[in-house]
Amino acid sequence: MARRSEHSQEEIKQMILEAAEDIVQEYGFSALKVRKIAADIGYTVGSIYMVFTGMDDLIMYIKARTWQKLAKHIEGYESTVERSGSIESFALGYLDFVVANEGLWRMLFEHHLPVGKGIPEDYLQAQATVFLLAERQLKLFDSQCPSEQVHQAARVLVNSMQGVSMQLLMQTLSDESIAAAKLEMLLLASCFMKGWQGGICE
Amino acid sequence: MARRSEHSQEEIKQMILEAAEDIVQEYGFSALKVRKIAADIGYTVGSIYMVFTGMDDLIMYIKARTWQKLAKHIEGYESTVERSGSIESFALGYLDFVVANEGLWRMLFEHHLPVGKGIPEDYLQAQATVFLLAERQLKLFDSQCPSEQVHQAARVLVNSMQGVSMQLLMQTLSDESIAAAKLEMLLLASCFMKGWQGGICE
DNA sequence: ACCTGAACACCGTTCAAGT
DNA sequence: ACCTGAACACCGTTCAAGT
Repeated sequence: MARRSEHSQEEIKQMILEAAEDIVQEYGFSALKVRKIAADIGYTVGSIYMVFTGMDDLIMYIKARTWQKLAKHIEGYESTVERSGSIESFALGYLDFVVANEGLWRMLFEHHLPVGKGIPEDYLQAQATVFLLAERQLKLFDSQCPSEQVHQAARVLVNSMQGVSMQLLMQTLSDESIAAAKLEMLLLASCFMKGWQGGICE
Repeated sequence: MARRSEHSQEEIKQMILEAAEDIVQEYGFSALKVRKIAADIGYTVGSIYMVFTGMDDLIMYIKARTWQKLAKHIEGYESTVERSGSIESFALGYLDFVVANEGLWRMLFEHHLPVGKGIPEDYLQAQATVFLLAERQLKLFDSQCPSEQVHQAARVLVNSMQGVSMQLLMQTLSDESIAAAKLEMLLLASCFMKGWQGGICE
């Protein structure tokens, strides 16, 4: 057969990424199989190895995209809320993304590269975007705090939010569990900020 | 062949659990294969299905054991440290376990049951032990705070520690990254506690 | 009754062969 | 040059057959 140039390599790459993301979102990371992706885009397995070196390569692409989407979502969410620029709106924007993109967000932590394989620079940069967003907002609260300390606080805060979000997804999602998680995120944000302002940075 | 009763069913079960835990610790969850376990204990694959219904069943057993070990580790760690009973010692005890049991701890979050399958009661109870430990210590700080609020704060705090620990394991472990994580755990504990005492519970 | 191991339906990856 | 699809070495699970 070998249908020639019906799609460019770049088009095929995008088709694979979108098909894979759909599978992860609908059936979870464990359902992401190369044969399923191939069937969904109307190509055979071999064609996927034309544009990706393997499943890990493909997955790292998707994970980088997910961090980017998360950063955009938080930025967009904050503009729709009254207390814009607050850590509370950051926390709720984060949680909102997690609920709406459960499969993709989970995959950020369910998957990891075999030991020894270096993490791609693009991936690390996409992840850093989210941390920088939190850092920027922390700066608004304490503009004279050393930037190294703000950096550390932002890391801790975002990672804490990740822990609270993870626990939410450990049970089956429901309106009640989501509402409870919102309160937990707000409690985390308010306690941490109150304690942080209260003298860590002198 | 069919070697008869060389080990009791219960002995085989323990041998499987220990072999599986060794594999997870040494090579990670992704290296946990039923054929590898069977080879390690000197039986064939079929024998594993005599004592476990399948891999998910075996994994949930190990995960429950890991939560129990974590609770014991935190309790033991606190007795070796001067500021016993503090949230800081809880945080450092938690982190100490994560570093020493990277593979097993990771599996708590890397693995999850297929949707629809209910989580075993034994597992939930083992997990709850760790949360109760934190709850007990929070009570020492604010004995008149409503128990429902203490419960929520303990959930948030432990989940936050999980988030910070997870981020540590996303990079290759080193003395520097572990030292940085310790500071992050302490910053989380101190900020959260300061903020929590500062008026959430009135 | 206890345990084996071949068989089954999968999986990611490779690569000679077709157009 | 682009793409196929059979082949390979795996995987979890089952179950008829042996002792």
